[in-house]
Amino acid sequence: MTTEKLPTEIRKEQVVATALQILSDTDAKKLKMTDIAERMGLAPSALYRHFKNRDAIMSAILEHIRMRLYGNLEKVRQSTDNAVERLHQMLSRHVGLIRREQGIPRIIFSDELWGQKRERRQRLYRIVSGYLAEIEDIVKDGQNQGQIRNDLDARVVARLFFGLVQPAALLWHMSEGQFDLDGHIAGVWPVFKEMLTGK
Amino acid sequence: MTTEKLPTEIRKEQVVATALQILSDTDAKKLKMTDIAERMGLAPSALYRHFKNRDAIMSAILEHIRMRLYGNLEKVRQSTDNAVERLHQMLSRHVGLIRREQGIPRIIFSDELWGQKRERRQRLYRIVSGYLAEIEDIVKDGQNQGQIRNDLDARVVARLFFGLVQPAALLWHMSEGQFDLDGHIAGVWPVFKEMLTGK
DNA sequence: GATTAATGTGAAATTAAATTCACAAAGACG
DNA sequence: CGTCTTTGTGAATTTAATTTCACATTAATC
Repeated sequence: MTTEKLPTEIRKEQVVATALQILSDTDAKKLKMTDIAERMGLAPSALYRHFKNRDAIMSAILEHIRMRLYGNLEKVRQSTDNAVERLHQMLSRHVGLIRREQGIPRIIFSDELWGQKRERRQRLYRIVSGYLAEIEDIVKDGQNQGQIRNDLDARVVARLFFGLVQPAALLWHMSEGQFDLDGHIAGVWPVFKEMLTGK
Repeated sequence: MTTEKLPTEIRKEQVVATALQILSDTDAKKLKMTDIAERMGLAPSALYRHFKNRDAIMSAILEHIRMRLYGNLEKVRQSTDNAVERLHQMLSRHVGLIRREQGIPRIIFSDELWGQKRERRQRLYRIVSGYLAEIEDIVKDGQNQGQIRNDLDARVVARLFFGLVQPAALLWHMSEGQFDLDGHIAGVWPVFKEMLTGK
């Protein structure tokens, strides 16, 4: 068999994309080298031209996710100054992410994928904490702007916000796409918003 | 080597307990037959006297968790009639569960552990949904009692409640016990309560 | 105390991946 | 075009776990 040859930069991206695809649209317990290779039309051994080992692939995926999350934040920041509106947009974007790239929440929330490697888990923790800190900043801005109640602890608010998203991701995934994500947002956001602003 | 012989009923419970222990206090990526056996002081093959295969063990663990969750609900129901107080107690119990039996949240939130088996995932979904429905009932009671605002959708409130717990479990686990669970509750509950009661 | 059923053992078989390696083919570049 | 480097292949090899099986031991029962 003859497969097209592509430069390592391209292949690396393809591997990550393929891995996320697999996680998205299969029930895959575990990300298998074999499956990635198959989807790409390569022999498994070819993957080793681009990554030292499976672990390096996992690392690359995590980095990709990090970029996505922070990219979302950036876009929202540019789109509006209004803190409450920013939070609302983040929520929508999250839900979009859950829906379009199921692989991402699956990885974040799944342990087993990372499991053993302490180093990796710590990295994930840093990503999530950092993300929460960014949300917290948005909240603080809102408090300075006078849109968000000043008697709320911004850190607490950030966690509550996180709590709007996480259960949705879990239920969506467990239900295999049955869970009504838009309904969830529609129900949860007004209550959250009212809490933020004191109506 | 000579190991004490015990009846299958006992062994079954021991296996589940041991499995949860392993999940609690190790970084185990995956629950290994070998590890369970080792902790119990048995040869791996002995496990097959009590369970058909690894999968049957997973099933038993899930059942154990279900009992735990619903048991908590029962206890709280008996302890007080006050809906808001019930929710508060459920929150504390959850946090206790997270702390004492890290294994439980790990299993619930982890995908990979269940992954492939659609049947199993559906069962987990039913457990979580059923649990949410129970919380919803508590909220409705509170609304009938006039303690909880009537303009809130009980289902939405139940999910918000879930959102108080889940991020805590995730952060606690990622941080390897660093995350301040009690602080989380202390911060989050008053805000939630105010939202429930309209202050 | 002899028989039987239940529980346990250690060694081997099975299964399922990740990974390595010697060789092939393509593309880049003189 | 000839050489060097990169990417790809298929066939082992390695590693790790689950599971099976023939045999041993214990506990219970008569």
